Amino acid sequence: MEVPIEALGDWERTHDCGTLGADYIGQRVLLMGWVWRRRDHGGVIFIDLRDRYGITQIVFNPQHDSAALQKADQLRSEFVIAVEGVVESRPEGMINSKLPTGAIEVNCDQLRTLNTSPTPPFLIEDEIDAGEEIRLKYRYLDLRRPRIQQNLLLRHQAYRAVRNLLDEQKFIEIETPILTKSTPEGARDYLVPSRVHPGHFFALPQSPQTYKQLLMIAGYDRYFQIVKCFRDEDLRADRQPEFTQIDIEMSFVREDQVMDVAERLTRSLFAKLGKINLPDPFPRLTYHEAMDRFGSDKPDMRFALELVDASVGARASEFKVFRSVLEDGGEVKGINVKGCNSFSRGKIDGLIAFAQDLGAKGLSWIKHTDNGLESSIVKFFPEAAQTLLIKALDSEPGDLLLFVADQPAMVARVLGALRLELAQRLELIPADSWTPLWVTEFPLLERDEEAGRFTAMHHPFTSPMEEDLPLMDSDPGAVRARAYDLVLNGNEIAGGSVRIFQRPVQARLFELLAIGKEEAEAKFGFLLEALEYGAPPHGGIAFGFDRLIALLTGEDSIRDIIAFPKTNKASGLMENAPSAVDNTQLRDLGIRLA
RNA sequence: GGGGGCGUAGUUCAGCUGGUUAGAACGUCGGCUUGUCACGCCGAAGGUCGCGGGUUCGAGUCCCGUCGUUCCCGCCA
Repeated sequence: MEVPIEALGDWERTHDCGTLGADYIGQRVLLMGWVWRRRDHGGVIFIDLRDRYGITQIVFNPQHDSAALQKADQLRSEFVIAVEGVVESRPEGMINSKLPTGAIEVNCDQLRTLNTSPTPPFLIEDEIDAGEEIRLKYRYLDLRRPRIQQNLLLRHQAYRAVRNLLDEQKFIEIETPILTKSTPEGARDYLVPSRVHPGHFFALPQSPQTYKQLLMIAGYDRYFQIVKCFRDEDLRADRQPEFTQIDIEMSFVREDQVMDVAERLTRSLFAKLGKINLPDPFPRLTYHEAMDRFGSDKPDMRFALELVDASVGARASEFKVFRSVLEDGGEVKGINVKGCNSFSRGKIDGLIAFAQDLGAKGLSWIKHTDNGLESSIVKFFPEAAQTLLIKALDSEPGDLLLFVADQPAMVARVLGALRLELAQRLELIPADSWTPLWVTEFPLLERDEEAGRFTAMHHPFTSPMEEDLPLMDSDPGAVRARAYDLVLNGNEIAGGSVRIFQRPVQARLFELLAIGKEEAEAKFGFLLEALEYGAPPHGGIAFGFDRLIALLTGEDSIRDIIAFPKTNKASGLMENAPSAVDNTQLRDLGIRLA
């Protein structure tokens, strides 16, 4: 039977579903919300009424109003209703301590059914067991879940806090274009065809990088923006095609001042929104040291399990695998997995497979027992070599030693990943531990072996370190950049740099990047020209806002802190985007599909 | 671009070495129920086993392809 829908009329909500308590007993109230759960006891019906503030129990009691009770019989999950009634204390022993409003209930005498709902495809509750596919298709239902609503509330509070904090420090928020110009380096661009200029395209910004530099040249010496950025690359749990940055740029500063602003912002956000006290100051590590000790440029510092150079011990051995790698300019490094010499053969084989999947040729292992070192390769290690290994890895009986021999990049890659994997398996990561870290002195350039040229590791506007300027000609790969990343628990949450503000330096860098004069002029001519007109020294940083919120809410996926996220293949399951368009639209744009 | 997981009732899943009637829980519907709050009790309905092809006497199960989703590598200045 169709349930009739009633008009709202002149009814006005007096309270929300999260605030009523013992103080309100005796008051007449009018609540509106969604039917969360209905419990029918024949004579009496309970409704849990839900809005984004909470849940309030509504009672329909024949002694109070039998007409309302009859109507309540028709209510189903997710119907929208308005109820008027009296706040009453619950009978003796019926208080629900799990609900903030659990001391009271609203005894209803007036009920309006404002809208009905089909049975929802999944239950609207926090401990949801529905898959992501169905949740994303019915995102508006998923968004009704209190947990997601709390996430978005925290996100809102973060926007506010960021704006307030930066405003207090004289930063001003300025919007930059979303329809902008395609750039040659970096991620793949999302393109937008121009109708007025057939065959020409806008790009959606990967970041407002050039605009914020131009704002510095324009004299807005402290800029920020909470801004959408777009990158057409493959996705991950912490990567969406459109994502939000807190973008910051400052003039007349060195890296220290930018880092100070970023640190204070981060500390303040975590204190305010997460009740988490971060250290002051954040520790720093150079890129070189991070790679050397942790095999990563964003090391998780919540646990040790450091990488150790075992080359001396390897060199003293007769183990050909190690020796030939060393002769080829490679290295041998190991990690000491404390107290794990009881790992089964199968477990170790699993680690070897893990290493090989990452590209390692192999993974050597040695068990340190009470009888000394044991493994199939120990026979190649004379006692002196064994002593060197034990000393290098600070090994003692009970330990398991793992080694990778390869070129430094591969050693870092494999042992860095193995370090994280082992920490997870051995549960070495303490809960509620928050360890931020600055990584500094990144290389300016990265060798792209396929293309046979250098690319900018950060971006092509990053300033080289002054003392490395002479290397620009002799050894470009060794030039360090004035770039810095902020890492928290192994997540890169912000990255920035001091920029080039002198045209000749910028032109030289474009040269190194094999961006020809003509191309540089076509792509970045406006910036190069602007640099000539009194560009101040400047630098900045950008936070990955979504990752920040995910950390603060404890969500593993940034999809749970974005209202309408895309899937791994960058589609919107609810609105079914992207989709085909009319031929007339294409014709207007001068586009013919292949 | 590559690798792994998943796809069976509205939802989450089970379904063994291929075997004839594909199950459970939750949800839904009906009945009962005046103090529940994940209410309870009784009963019922509900299936294109993602899609296409193949192997087979026989396929949810095996094989190939494809689509979707997810995790990872590459990629993401």
